[in-house]
Amino acid sequence: MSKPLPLLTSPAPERRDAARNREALMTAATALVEEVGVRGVTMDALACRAGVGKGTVFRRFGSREGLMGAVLNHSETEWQAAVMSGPPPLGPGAPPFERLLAFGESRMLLNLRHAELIEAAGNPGARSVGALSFTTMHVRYLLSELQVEGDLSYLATALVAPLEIIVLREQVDRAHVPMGRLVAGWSDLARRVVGVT
Amino acid sequence: MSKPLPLLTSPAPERRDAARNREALMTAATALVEEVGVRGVTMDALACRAGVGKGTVFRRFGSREGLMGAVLNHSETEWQAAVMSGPPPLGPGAPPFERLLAFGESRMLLNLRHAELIEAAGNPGARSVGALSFTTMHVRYLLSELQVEGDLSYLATALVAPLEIIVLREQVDRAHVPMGRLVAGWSDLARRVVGVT
DNA sequence: TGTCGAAACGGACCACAGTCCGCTTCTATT
DNA sequence: AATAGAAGCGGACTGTGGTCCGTTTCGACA
Repeated sequence: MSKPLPLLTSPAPERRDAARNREALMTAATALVEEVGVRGVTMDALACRAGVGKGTVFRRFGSREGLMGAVLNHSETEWQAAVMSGPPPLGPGAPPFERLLAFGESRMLLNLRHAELIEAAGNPGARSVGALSFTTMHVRYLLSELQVEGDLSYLATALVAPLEIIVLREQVDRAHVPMGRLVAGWSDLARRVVGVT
Repeated sequence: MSKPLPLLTSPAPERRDAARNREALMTAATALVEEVGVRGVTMDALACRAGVGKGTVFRRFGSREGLMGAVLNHSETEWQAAVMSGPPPLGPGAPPFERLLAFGESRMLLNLRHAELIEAAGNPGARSVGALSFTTMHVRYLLSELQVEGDLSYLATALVAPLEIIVLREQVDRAHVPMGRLVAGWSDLARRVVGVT
């Protein structure tokens, strides 16, 4: 044979120096966010801290939003794992409706904790193949387990929507609604959508 | 009498030159948005167009987000008027549930039309004393007319949440859900929350 | 109409996100 | 080991959001 033939390794295997830099950048980014807060992180500082040039930062992440999205994704992934294969009631093992309630509360807390990061990451595909997609898919699955009838995709989206940070901020920061009431309210919503218990 | 006595005109009556500049700025801003799109508007260009200095722009609007929020508010106000005192079924006169459905569809379309502006305005109190507040209040009122039981404030928020631009974008741009299905889905959601028909 | 304090103005200035392009480093091939 | 071409690098440079502060304008009072 003459050419390596692209085979299954479609998107090129990434050079070693590039990999090293990627890791250095992620480490530096995480550390910086912890040290000076999301707002305090400048792309210059990040590049300097990671010991690379500014161009490299933008090559890897495309933009400030992309960077924040990448950092966010890291934490997000852990949570997804907890949902998919962690202990009940969030993970598999509990009855579907209990899982749904656990999901709502857990997601609410997570989004509040990551508020700054989420906002800095913006809307774009930053949350790569999707925070929103994953959560919606999961709720959709639980709804089908619960034998709910109707446009499950839409209903799932409708259940996830009030957990979005922009909505939570309005309730918590502006209206000073206590957490307990949020959790209770969302549970009630879920009950109505599913159709009693 | 010796002092003018603040009377009811509490927050100082605004100087005439200031008022003139404010108006010039709003006009220029609206025109610029129309001409070059939200993204194309730079604060320098705006200042120049309105014939004022850059400092003045920031004095009035505080930030780019504030400016966009002000422009947005203008359109938003018209819509609020339509809801409060326009023709049925959006305005008063129709039965509450019909008003609710009309509200959902109308708000959905409005948010999609203003997508760019809303995003540029960001989350802060930019949408002054509140786009979100107004919509939520209105839905809360309709729910009470419908004799719905429970935490009406939360349920109202939950109904408004899927109409937020960030959620709509996900559905329309990424998942390519057709408008008809969105409207139908939201109607179904409303029915479930209200509790049958 | 002259004066005075306060509010508003405006443009020079600064910081930071994002671009560009010549240079370096890697990997595949012989 | 030498070579060639591609992939990656990095820092000087640009454009724009936002600040600062000396100057101007306003309007109240005498």
